[in-house]
Amino acid sequence: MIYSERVRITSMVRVRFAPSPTGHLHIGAARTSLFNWLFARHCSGKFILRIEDTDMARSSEKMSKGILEGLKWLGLNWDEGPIFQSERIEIYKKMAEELVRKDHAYYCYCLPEEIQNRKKEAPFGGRDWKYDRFCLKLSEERKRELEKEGRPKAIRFLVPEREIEYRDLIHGSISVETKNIEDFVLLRSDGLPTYHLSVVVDDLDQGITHVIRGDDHISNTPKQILLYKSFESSPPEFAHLALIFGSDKKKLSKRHGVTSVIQFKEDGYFPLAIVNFLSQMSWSPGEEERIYSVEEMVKGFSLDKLSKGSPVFDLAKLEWLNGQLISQMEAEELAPYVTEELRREDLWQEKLDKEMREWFLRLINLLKERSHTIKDFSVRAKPFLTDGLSYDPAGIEKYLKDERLGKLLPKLKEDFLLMEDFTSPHIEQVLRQRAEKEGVKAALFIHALRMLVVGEPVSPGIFEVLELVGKDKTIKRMGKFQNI
RNA sequence: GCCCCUGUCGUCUAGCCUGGUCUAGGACACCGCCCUUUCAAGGCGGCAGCACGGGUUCAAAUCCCGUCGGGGGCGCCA
Repeated sequence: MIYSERVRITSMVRVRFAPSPTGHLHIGAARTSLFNWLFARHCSGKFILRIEDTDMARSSEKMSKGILEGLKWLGLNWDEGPIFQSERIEIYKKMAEELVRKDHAYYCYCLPEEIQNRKKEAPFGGRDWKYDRFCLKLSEERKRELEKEGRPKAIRFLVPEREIEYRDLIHGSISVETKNIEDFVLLRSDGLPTYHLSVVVDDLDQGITHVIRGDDHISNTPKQILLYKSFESSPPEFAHLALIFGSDKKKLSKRHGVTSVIQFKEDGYFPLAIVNFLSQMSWSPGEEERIYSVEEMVKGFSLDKLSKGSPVFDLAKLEWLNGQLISQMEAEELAPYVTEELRREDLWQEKLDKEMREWFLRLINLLKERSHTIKDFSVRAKPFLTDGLSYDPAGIEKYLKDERLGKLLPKLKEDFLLMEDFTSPHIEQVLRQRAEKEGVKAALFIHALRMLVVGEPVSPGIFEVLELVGKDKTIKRMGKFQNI
């Protein structure tokens, strides 16, 4: 809070989300993006999208599109970009060479195999080994020879010996001795930059003031700070987010089930529910547990209120949140989504949008309270939209095997047949009267009707169900009693 | 192996900075009861947590040290 106030006065906040396009928009990446976005919007700053596609072998245009699609769906609109690193290759190269000129970096002619061999001879299988600066010590003459040979060369950063301390906005002070850091490669021998170089050059070029990213980058940060210094610039602020874990406390991955944002869309979740869910991992937007509007989240967001520990992904919580959202939405708002879902399940009829629009909205209202995802609507709406019922066997056993039904159901059917106003309160009145007259519990009729009309032992309140299904269909379905 | 980060109910979190108001609050999940026509929703109640050990202090979930657990990094990947 204190910090963001200060920044607001001195300069505009600029943050970025910089995924590498090696997969779909992962739920963890979406959360990182969300926190960047919330921070930018809270500070009235800029949110920049950058695609880190310097690893050509693993990147593809298709994946980039998938990421953009996911961000758009979540509503995380960006102000600048997408900027593709693959289009800036020359710049990185130039910057690396400049560092060589300034003696902050040097050419390395070592072949990967050579390094492997030297590493292997070191203790612990080389796990502790750091680049031995072989090429730093090369004589000018030897260098000329190697150049003449046309040996490919990489550029390595010359790591100075010192202590690095920085103040992480989430973790507080973090300090490291650089003697634990090897002379890392900046520019690969194929002329492409490594992550450390491109990220620093870009963050500098794009005027990034706050780097908000996963805490798997904590160990990389000192290297990058060193780079900022050698570019004679001051580093941005850093905020390292705790990564989402699966239920086994390991970094969330495909093993844990659905992790693609778009998959959640297809499974019937709303962006607002997902955004609430993601932000409520590591952050509490308020006192109550509920769906917060985007405006509320933006208003209340603060980096220093984020917790340090890794949250575990809990699908049950997402379902609950999504269900909360659905039940507080108006039927009108829900209609387009339900329509899409019914189309997908081949249950849609054009008249639902025309002469039966009113009926359709009432159906949505009836179903929304017990739906956790949009998918639930197509399952539950089926008996209302089609006559092809399937009867739950356990339900048949439980509710349709009573001896008395054979004699009583036809009587109730007669009652219904005589009704002019087939609406919920009247249906209830008629049914209860019949039950009383016959000396049976109304529940006997109610349960049997539910089985006959819906096919399932569960449904919304039966009288409202019957009203929506309508008199004709109700009577027709009652007639099937003998055949079940 | 080295370095770094992290640790409040099963899960998400409030509290920690600024010790006492914390016999640690809320929510999800689970269990029970109420409501009731089933389910859901709602209401009420229950289960369950400060990783451990030292220290500082009249007083520690809160401050300090250590231990243990979990995670990440140590690439010509990002």
